[in-house]
Amino acid sequence: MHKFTPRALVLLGPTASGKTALALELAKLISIEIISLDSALVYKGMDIGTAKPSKEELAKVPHHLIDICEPNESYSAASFREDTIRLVNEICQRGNLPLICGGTMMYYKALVDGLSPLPATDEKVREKIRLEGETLGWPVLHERLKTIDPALYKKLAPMDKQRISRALEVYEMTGRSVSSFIEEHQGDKCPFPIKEAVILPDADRLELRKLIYERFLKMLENGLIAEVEKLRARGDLNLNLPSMRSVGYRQVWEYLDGLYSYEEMIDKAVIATARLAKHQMTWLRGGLKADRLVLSLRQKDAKVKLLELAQSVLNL
RNA sequence: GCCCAGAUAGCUCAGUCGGUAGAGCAGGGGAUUGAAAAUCCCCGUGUCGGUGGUUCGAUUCCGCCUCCGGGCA
Repeated sequence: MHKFTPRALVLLGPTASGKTALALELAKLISIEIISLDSALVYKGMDIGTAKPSKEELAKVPHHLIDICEPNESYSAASFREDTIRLVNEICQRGNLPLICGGTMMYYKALVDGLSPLPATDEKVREKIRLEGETLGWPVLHERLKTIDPALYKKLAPMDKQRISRALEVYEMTGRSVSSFIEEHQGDKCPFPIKEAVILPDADRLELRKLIYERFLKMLENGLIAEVEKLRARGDLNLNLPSMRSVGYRQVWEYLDGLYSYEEMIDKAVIATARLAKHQMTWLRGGLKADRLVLSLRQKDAKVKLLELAQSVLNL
């Protein structure tokens, strides 16, 4: 087994598209290690609702960036980029091929296009701004950006609390605008070569929805409610945390709060998941790379094509 | 059987003092720089239940019919 210079194969696809299965198929053919591209799989204790690969699956192929955070922490696109660059180096050193696999496209963009040298978030500052936004109304905070960061002010909608909050947070911590950081440095491109495959679901929207519905019922059968009850019992989690805002967890949490019935909870969770898939498709259609391989699971040769692409990465 | 309240967008409903109608949700499209499974932006013609009447004009007022609630028998 010899070392490679850093390089990676990428497999992108929306939720419920069958990425995991295809990745495991590839693992049978060549020596790969999977780097999970998924903002929800990073959390410990969130297994059922995130459709995390099973213990057996995780044992078959080395997986990375799964179960690396407590649900009361938050991971980020910046951490993903940093962790992935480090892991790709390590994996290639071992003579294995890194397979970056998942559907969190913001993380992927951060890896490919880089990030400006903005400061990491500060939970206390963020919380302070959140309370202010909630009481004064977000348009009021949006107005503040007019003088702080006129360029961003124009780009952001008055109700876009997340981005308004981030902009004010950066200003409060550094005295500088987000735009000034971006002007200073746009971000470094990915430091190693990549080949990209994308799985688009075979099913039409209605079929996909049915698939999602059935998968969610299975999650409930497998003890999703108990999983969320356990998370609630920790006492340090709430709906403002990224982990608990995840599709499925949020709805079960609200159901357990008595906000709506069991049936409504199922309905809302399925809708949220279908929307997630749609949202991911919007990213994928946006076209991050022109020379990517588009796969469909219905194609008998999807596995072969992916293998060919993997070989071409090895030959780089 | 009688009385009352309904029937308007895929769903829940608002509204039109008579001039053919609009919110939320769902759905579709898009944005996306340390929360991204997040956050936000754009997109609303539908025999206004059927039928007859009054009227220049009815989804709106009146009558009858159908259906769905609730109450009384």
